Amino acid sequence: MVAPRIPDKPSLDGLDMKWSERWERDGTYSFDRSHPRSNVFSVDTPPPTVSGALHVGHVFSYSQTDALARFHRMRGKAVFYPIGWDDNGLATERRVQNFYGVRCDPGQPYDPHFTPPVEKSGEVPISRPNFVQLCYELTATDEKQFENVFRRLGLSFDWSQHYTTIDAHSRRTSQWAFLRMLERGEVYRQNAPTLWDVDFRTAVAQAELEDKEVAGAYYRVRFARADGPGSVEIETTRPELIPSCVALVAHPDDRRYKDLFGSIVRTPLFGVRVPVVSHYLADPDKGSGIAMVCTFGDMTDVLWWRELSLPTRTVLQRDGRFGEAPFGEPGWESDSPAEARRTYGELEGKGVRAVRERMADLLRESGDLIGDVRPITHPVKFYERGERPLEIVSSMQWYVRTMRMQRRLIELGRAMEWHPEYMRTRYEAWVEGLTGDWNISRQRFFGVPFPVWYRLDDNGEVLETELLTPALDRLPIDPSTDVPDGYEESQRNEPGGFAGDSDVMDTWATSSLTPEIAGHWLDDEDLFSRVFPMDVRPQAHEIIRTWLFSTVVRSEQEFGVPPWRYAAISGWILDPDRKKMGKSKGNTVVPVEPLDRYGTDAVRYWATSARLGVDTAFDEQQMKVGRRLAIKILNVARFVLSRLVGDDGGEWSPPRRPGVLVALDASLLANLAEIVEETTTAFENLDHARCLELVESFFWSYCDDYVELVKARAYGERGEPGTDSALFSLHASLSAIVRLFAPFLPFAAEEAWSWWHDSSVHLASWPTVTELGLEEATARRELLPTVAAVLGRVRRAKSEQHRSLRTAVSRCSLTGPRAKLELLGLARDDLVTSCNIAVLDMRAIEDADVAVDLELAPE
RNA sequence: GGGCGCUUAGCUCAGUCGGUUAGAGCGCAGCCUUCACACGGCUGAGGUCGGAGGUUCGAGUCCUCUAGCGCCCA
Repeated sequence: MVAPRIPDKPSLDGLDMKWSERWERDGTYSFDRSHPRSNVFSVDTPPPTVSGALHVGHVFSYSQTDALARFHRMRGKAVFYPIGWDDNGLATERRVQNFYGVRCDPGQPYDPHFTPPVEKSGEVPISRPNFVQLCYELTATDEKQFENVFRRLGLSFDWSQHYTTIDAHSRRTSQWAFLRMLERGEVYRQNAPTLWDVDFRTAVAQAELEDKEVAGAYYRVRFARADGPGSVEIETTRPELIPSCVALVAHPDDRRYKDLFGSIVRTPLFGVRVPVVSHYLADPDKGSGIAMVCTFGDMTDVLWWRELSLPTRTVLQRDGRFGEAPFGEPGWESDSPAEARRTYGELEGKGVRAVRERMADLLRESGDLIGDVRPITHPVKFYERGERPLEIVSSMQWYVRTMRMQRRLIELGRAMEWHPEYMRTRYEAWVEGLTGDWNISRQRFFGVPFPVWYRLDDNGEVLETELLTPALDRLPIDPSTDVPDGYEESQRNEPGGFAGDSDVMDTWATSSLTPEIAGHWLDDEDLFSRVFPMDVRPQAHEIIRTWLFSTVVRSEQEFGVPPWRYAAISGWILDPDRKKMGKSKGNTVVPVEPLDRYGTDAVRYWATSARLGVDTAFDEQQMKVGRRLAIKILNVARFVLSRLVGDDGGEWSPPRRPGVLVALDASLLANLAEIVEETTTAFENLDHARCLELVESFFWSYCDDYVELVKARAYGERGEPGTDSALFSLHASLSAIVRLFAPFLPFAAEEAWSWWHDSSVHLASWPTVTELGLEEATARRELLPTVAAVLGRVRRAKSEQHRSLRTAVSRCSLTGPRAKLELLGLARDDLVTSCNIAVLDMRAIEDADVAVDLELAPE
């Protein structure tokens, strides 16, 4: 065996580059697919959104999962640990818009010679193919940066399993899965009122909503009765929608309005006759207790419209501006059409805010605005990335039938193990709270297209029910450039021809398939059968309702099983003031900075000391501690190994177990065996933080107490056989300790390990109780802590007398119960030497704790 | 308004099945240049566990109520 190569001055500097390059070269983490499913540990890694810079939040949760993956690898599992980038979708589009100063305009012709503007000057409209091209280019650059950081972090991905959610393989998988849903009737297309972001001009799913508290106001507006004298006053926060009013509604039990049900009122300014109806959802305590129903002001309007079969009068367009409202024509009957048209003419083409202001003036002039406008703040629905409130428009959208799966989805959630357990509740609450099927259409550009075309009739109108789908082996396709079988490009958008579906899928409709994409469901059945269902899905809690939920939906549809055994839900990363760290808050920390300052292991130490599910503050102090720990490991390894080869180096073989171990050494190994058991259990329960805590605290007492106590024997100051025993125990313990730290501090562990091994510590086996061979030692586990306590007393005495720890002790008297003294007697020599005691006497006193009385040598 | 979580030392957090005197690290204070480690080590002082009530021989831990904070959903 090669003699240990120990540097004179161990250092952490440069370890990350040195070892990550080495691991890549050696294929240390490549997945060995020869193993059967039972011996594989597969991780459904979150593909991070590549829409800008990484921040330490990524480092945080990815380090935790990496520790778990490393543990299982050391336990002999073939670890399937792929990585992908989630680059498709709105986040990328927005980044491209801002980065290049362009805007996608599908009406623009493709420019094959297009280059993005050097000087940004507003938003240059460019064609869809040009825009998509820029998306590909920018994500490629961003992905390179992410990859560099992840590699430097030492995340043990198998980079050859890499994917992105927009690449051809993902598009093919996503489209394939969509066509299968279509075949089984799990998706349908419907023209329905849909939440709509007027800036992004796309539909938005329930999962992407965010309530924001915004300033608004109640306007009290009078509606005159049309079938007699009198009037009704309603309160609304959206007076601009009066032109689209289709009814007034109050609670059926509300005495104030009971007599009005069934009567007709006239909308102010526009003279449209609308009925007064009743519905239990009308809140008598809200405003005046009677509300106007518009098509559509909010989701309750949609519900009333549907349940009460009210007509539709759409005024708001998809760009957020007021469109045509042909008062006087069918559906827009008015008692004063000319006036209605004149009034509306002032509003048409304007945005919501402008119309609301003008409407207030008009109502005041006509005397229909009662009293003062009453300012309030109220929650309004926003798209989570959006800047203006969502509107509701009717449009054709694809929906996945999730509502009918509710019960089954709960069951699947219960078939999985959640860490922490209470996160299951969040999942169940979300599933139970679903109000509609999952809308997967997005009226966007950079995404996976719906792989369908529609036939056009002889007038060129779309025949919505006449779908044309591609043969599966043609996937992936883009219906805007590819042509359905049996047609020619010249028939595109022509009467009797075809038209491609112009929407793309919601990004979750693709990333819900990460197990299928990474596991190569479609093109590598053998691989897929070895990795699916996956063992663990690590992710943060805020995307339980999106990514986790949707992945369960897809797994149920295709396979009828949960996609994973474990859901490991990480906490958030908070800034030092305990505010959530996020790009929008402007308080993010770029990971490279702490990595440079404290070293990779130090940052990983901070990350892995946090338990699953616990939000954790960014804490440089913790990183300092991690750095110190990493250095300490190198130093103690250097000490132990230098004892093994002796001072002159030369030939070397690992120390053999002597026939009989010195009691203290056996005690150390017994304590270590206990730690090995407990850490193994902790990791099996996905509790990496508990494991780290156990190893770390063991390690500090190892260094402070055990190593100090056996130093003399290790230096051979008292000859054989105590030296053999010490060297064996030091080596066995060092070997185990380095391996126990390997999942957390992979660089320091690898560095130390490399001094006396040729292969990677990360492929070494996780320590076992058996290898420590503790048959005779279990009864003496208490010895080491008992001696350590005396050691501490001696140190305290020296410290209190302001003396060096090396100070000689002329006399040391130990008193205590006989049994304890006998125990201590087993380590008497080590104690005497390490404390530099001249005379040690022991006196038995029952019913008293061990006490230490010292007499120090004069200065 | 409903649900979930949190509240333990100055700070950040552990605390298993209810069981002796409630733990760790940081910070702080004191000491020590020691032959693995000054990018260090040793030692120490700090808390009655948010509040109230209950169950129990025994409660940080279980139950009820309550306050504050955070998140999710209306």
